[in-house]
Amino acid sequence: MSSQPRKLSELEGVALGIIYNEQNATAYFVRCKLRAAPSSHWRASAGSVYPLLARLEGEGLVSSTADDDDGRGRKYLEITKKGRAALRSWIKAGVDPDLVSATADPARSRTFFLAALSKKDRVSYVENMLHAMEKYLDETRVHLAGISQKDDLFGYLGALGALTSTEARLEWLKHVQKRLC
Amino acid sequence: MSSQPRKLSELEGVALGIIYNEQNATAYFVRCKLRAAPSSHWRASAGSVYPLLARLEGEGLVSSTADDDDGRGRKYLEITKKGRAALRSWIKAGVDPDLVSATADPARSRTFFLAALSKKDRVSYVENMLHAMEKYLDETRVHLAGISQKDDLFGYLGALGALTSTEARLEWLKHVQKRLC
DNA sequence: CGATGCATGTAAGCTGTTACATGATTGC
DNA sequence: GCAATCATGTAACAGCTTACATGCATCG
Repeated sequence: MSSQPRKLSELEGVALGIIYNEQNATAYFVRCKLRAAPSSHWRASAGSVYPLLARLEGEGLVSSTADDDDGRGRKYLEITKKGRAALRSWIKAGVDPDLVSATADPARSRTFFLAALSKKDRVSYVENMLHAMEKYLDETRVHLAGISQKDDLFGYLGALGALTSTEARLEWLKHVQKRLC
Repeated sequence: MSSQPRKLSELEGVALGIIYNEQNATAYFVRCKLRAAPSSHWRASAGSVYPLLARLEGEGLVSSTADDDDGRGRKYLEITKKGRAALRSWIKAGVDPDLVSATADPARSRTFFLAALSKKDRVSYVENMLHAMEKYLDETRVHLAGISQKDDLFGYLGALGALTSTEARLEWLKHVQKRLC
């Protein structure tokens, strides 16, 4: 009976996963990766990432080696055996009903209250939203095009998920637009 | 030059919208509505909703009338003119690029790190996820069927957005499943 | 040689959560 | 009459944010 490891938060899980995917990542690298990810809602601020990684290291999920010759004081992170086990648990815990249903969408939330806007404002709100989404969609497509299906299948599939999800939102919003007339 | 009202948080905006949609709602009603909404990731705990509504009332966005005859101490909430203006600003602020891109999906996040699982575990993880999503999809369909397109167009459109978004996620996950073989 | 980017970290605050506490009402 | 639900609220804490602080490296 090994004692169950603590449940990781979403950000912790993703950070650990990034360290798993990239050997010898630095904390800074993890931050950039988090921010660059398509449709990530995280700011991945220094104030969250550094304490988080220190915590993971304190719990033995990550080990770090400092390069003394490096003036910038870079520390290279590596996932430990215990860390890999924690990552696997975190992935499997995603099937929890709470997490399956949880896709908060600010555009959708606002739709419920469109009655509060004048007809004119409603129409231009939806138009603006469509433009913003289309722009974001383009970025997502560019991002996806840069990933090799052979070399990084899971990275590709994840990015593909972001794309299809955004496409679906766009189609839905176009339907909303039609209904406003 | 009217002084700009404070930016509302997502939960504040939705709560205010619920009070807008339903005249004479109680705080308890707002909580239930928040929890019942399809694909809402909010727990809408007492610890968040009551202080939040008190704050909105303190700022004059909501007014309340207590029924003295009511033993339960119910307080009926109503949106004020100032509140309606704040609601409109909140809706329009949704076009912000940050909010357009922000659709966090725990299922998608985990996909990036599926390499950490054994082949067998990968397959059963995706299968479990598919089952959980299909179950959730059924619930969403039932929910949508109970809304009248005539009487509550925006409620219908919002719920439809939740449905189509979930359907897209499901299709994507089926694609992931195919790619695992 | 100055701006930008790399790299680490801390302090304070916001927004939400869980867990608790209290009491009235309704349905069986 | 007792359980479940209605209804309000508080205290403590979790998790992430913004804003700040520091210093090295690289490029034009």
